[in-house]
Amino acid sequence: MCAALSPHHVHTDRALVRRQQVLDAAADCFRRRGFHGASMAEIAKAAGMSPGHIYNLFENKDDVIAAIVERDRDEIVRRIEETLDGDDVTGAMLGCIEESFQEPNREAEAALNLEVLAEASRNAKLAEVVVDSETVIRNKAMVLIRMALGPAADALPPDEIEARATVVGAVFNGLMVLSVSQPQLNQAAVTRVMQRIMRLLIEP
Amino acid sequence: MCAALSPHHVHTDRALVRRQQVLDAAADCFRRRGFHGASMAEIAKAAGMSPGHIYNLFENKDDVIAAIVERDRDEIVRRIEETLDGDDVTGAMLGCIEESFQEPNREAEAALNLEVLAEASRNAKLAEVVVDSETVIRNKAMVLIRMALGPAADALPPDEIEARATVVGAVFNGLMVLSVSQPQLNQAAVTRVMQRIMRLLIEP
Amino acid sequence: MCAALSPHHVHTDRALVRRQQVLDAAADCFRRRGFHGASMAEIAKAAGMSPGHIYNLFENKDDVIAAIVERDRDEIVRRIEETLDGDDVTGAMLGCIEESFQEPNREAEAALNLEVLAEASRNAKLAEVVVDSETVIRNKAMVLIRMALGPAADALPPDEIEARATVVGAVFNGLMVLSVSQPQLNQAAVTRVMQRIMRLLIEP
Amino acid sequence: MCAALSPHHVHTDRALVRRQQVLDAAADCFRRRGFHGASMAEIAKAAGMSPGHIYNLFENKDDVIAAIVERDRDEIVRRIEETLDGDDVTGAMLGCIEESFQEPNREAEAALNLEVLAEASRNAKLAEVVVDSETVIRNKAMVLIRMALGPAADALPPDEIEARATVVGAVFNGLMVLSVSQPQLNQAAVTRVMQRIMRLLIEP
DNA sequence: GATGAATGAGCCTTCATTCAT
DNA sequence: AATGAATGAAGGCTCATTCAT
Repeated sequence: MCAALSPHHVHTDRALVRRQQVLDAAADCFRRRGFHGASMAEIAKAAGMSPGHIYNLFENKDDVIAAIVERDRDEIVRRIEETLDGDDVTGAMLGCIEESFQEPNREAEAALNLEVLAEASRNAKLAEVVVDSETVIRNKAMVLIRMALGPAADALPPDEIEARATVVGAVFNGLMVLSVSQPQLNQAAVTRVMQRIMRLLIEP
Repeated sequence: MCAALSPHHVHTDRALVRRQQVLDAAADCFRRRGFHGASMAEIAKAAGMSPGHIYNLFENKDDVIAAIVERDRDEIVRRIEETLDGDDVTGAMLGCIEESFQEPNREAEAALNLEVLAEASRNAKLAEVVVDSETVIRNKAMVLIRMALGPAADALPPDEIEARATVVGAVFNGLMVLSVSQPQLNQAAVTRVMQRIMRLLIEP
Repeated sequence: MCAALSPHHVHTDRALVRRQQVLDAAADCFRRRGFHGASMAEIAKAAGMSPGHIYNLFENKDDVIAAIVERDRDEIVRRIEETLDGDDVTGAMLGCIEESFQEPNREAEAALNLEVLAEASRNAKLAEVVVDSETVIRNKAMVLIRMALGPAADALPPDEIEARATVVGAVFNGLMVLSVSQPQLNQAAVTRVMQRIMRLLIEP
Repeated sequence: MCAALSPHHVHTDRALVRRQQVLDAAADCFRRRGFHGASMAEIAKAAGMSPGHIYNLFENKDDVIAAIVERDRDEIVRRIEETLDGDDVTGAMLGCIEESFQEPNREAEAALNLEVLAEASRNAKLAEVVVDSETVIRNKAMVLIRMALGPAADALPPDEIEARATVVGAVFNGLMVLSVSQPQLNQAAVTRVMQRIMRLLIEP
């Protein structure tokens, strides 16, 4: 749940607060200018500290983005748990699709996700973080799907729920890619089709 | 105003061959090291020519990746047209999902696609090429879907086919992302679920 | 909009000293190899710092030469003010002509001036600095000429003093060009003729 | 008078014509973009031949600009000789000052001259051409001045005429520099002062 | 804990020049 | 005589990272 701090970094409260400052600043810079486009100096300035000090809190630039991925994962898990606490899981998941289009920073978010994925496909350490994150999310999503299916879940083959969770994730990633590959799409029609798919995945 | 000195898009056979060499080399380098990670010197070496000469064939690095996108688009269009010539469109599309997992360079291909998308989300010129490519492909996919639906296609709302084509594309992109985010998945189960979705999109 | 990351024009003492080191080194390199001929790496080496660090002190190469122009201007203004404090303005100005030939680095100085003027004629930003510098100098020279003329100055047409200051500047520039175009000239005779001209400009 | 062709270059009529094409094109490119700004490829295109072929006609880029300097010198000599044939030498020389401001490409011409001078202060071969050119021009100017002075010329010290010719040249160079250092000057007033100077130099 | 001066490798790109044809 | 494909050495500049203070 909580991002593992590199062993050589201090764990004082102060340090944790400073780390959050960096993550906030870096996430903002990365969204606006990309992972490669944002410089450590820029991030440091946005975080209100010196470039050198970032290296007291993080191993390097990759470590910063890895921590962002972990923090994003925590946020997603939190949202899933909120949904689990609600009484209309199916409705919430269908709603996610519409919301995905409305999100204010949709394109910037997609850009950052794509960069992370691209980077992960070449960087073993980041790949591990991404894969772990996705695993955690998928496990949570499986709970969600089981809840949406109700008793019907038990009748399914054992690996069916996991596959469905995987595909739900894939669909959301596909949705994300659309913000780059098709910025001007017919939102209503696509939402309708997407929701039909989603129903197939989470309704009995 | 000033004498345009653009030897680009040369059309001699020799130049076309040289361009292909660069595209092959660059695609490979981008896959292995990313767009920012691959240097022009590296690409030149892989292409068997000097760095300077690449600039006789392409405007700049962006132009190289744009040309890769266009070449890939042509290849996809070609494959779609082959499918259209076949007699089992539905079967072919369902088969695509299984094939997608088998593809020998699946991860490398995904890496390149992600690089392109990530770069396009920061680079207006590349974005245009990507959007145009996706539009061309989507239009072809609409023909495919209409053919798969047969007469039932006419009963659908006018924007339904386009939305389905969009979603088909999104699903394939989601599939691609999985090769990074979930390299060890239950292929059989996921294929089964994916194909169910695909049927929903292309069957009446 | 985006966080301005300009450490330029730093005002710590340390930075000011470092800037002077760069200006000294760059002026020397430009004199010896020309503006285009001198590389930043060369200048950095001569200044005893890394190429990268120059960019912490100056925006870019153009900014370096612009700062040289400003420093030279300040030096000229200082010398004019010294002359104004003296009691024989006319004699001082006539003396300048002889001194101009004696100056130890006359050719190198001319080379640098010509580089600056040549570059300024293609580079709007540097041109502005040059024009501003010349304006400041001309204004000082006008004071000088008025003082040399004494009460006779008031009888002249209003734009006469300015025109004379302009021509004085032009004559000195002509003198500078001679160090390239006619390195072996009859110094005594030319000085005599030049001083006759100068008298025409600053005597009643 | 006629530019010396490098020994290893052919002297056929064809070659001479081709050389002129290059010089015309190069002079134009250099004026518009500067010596360093204009590429050989650009010049070749403007001259209607391949870059490679320029190297059959000239040794290198420096050789091209040297030939331009020689051609310009011939043009100036020609104009001086025209003046000598006229009946109002003094008037013609005073008129030159006004014309100098009117010249259509005044700034571009000045830019090129300054680049040549700057380059010459570092490049021995070009320096030689420049010095020789100036010598030829000065000798012609001495004839001009003698003619303007009439019988009074004989009463002057032997080196006086040469010094005056030198200073006339310097004044014109100073005038040229003004187009960079003071593009917005009071033309009428400056012309008036300049002509007064010129009279001092060419009138008895 | 914190700074920010300093490094230096490396990047994209340009261009004078060559040479096989 | 002429081409233009090809070279390869720089060049200006950026930036992740380090370290003395």
